[in-house]
Amino acid sequence: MKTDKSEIERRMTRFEQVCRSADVKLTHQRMEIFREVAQTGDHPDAETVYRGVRTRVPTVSLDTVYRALWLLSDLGLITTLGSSRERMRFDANLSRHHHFVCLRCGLTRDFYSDAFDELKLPQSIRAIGRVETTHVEALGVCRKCAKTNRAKPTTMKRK
Amino acid sequence: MKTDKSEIERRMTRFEQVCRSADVKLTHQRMEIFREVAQTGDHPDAETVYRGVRTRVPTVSLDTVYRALWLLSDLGLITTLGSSRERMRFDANLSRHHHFVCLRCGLTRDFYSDAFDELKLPQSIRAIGRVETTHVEALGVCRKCAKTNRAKPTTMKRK
DNA sequence: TTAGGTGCAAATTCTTTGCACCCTG
DNA sequence: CAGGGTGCAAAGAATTTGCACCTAA
Repeated sequence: MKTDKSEIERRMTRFEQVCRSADVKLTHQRMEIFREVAQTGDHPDAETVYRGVRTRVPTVSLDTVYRALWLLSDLGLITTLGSSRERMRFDANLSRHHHFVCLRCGLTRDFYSDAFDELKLPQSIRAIGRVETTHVEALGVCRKCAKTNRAKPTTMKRK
Repeated sequence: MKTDKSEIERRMTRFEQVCRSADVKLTHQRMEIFREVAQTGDHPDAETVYRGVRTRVPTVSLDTVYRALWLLSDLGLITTLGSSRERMRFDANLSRHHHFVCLRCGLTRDFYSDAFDELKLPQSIRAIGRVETTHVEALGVCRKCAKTNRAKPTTMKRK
């Protein structure tokens, strides 16, 4: 699930722009942490980002990864997803998209749908609040899990 | 956000049926824990359920609440929601519904939409896996937060 | 230069587990 | 009365924080 080169470039450029305009320092660590998320489509958790970054910046620490990820999220450069019985995951895909989530293994993959994007919200929702964005979650069983185990989906074991 | 009486009754009845057919013991604790989730529309976390149950069963322990909630989830009697920067929350509303989530305070409210329920998934998703259910998440700012603070939504502080 | 960023280690918070006793079926 | 369920206390996992040093601007 690699993101293609030109898209990574685009994301890195935007990263630099946003950091500068927000007066946030462009450190080596932050750059590599963002790159790690930007370069994968796998919605990694903090630990996974940490492991990836460490191959390039061996001295980076896990708490720096956490601090950077939340900062990036505050800056709107990445989004978070934390459904299901799992740790928090991070996503650098900012284009309008939706998620397929495997109930057995937690695999999360992006998908796109014009029909979903154009959905009109019911009027009744205005009584609750003002909606900024909507996102569809499709829950099911991924190809791989469907092959390996035909049992009813049960709760995923933690860790 | 109280659920109406008849609906609670219905949920409690189903709870008893499912437990019996799954050979799961109907203990006082489990019953009150389920009732606590069934009776609110607030998608409480484990701690909140614990506090609520304790007023009726003062000796109940937090770990029993956790064990019961995951059990109920395994039995399909409740669902879990854990998006955003928060702890796991539980939901006894099993009818097809969607969620409005406030980006500032985390308030989560159910809403219904026939249009959403009838959505056709794109063919491309079949390459990823078999979808069992879809659920729309509408992210925005709730009435209360819109009133108290007009600043741009930022990441919620934990706790 | 200097305020913000980092690494380290320790602290928190949320959740799970081992074990002895208890209660439902 | 048997085996699952519970409470307690302690462990574990994920995430955050205090502090002294470091570095981008």
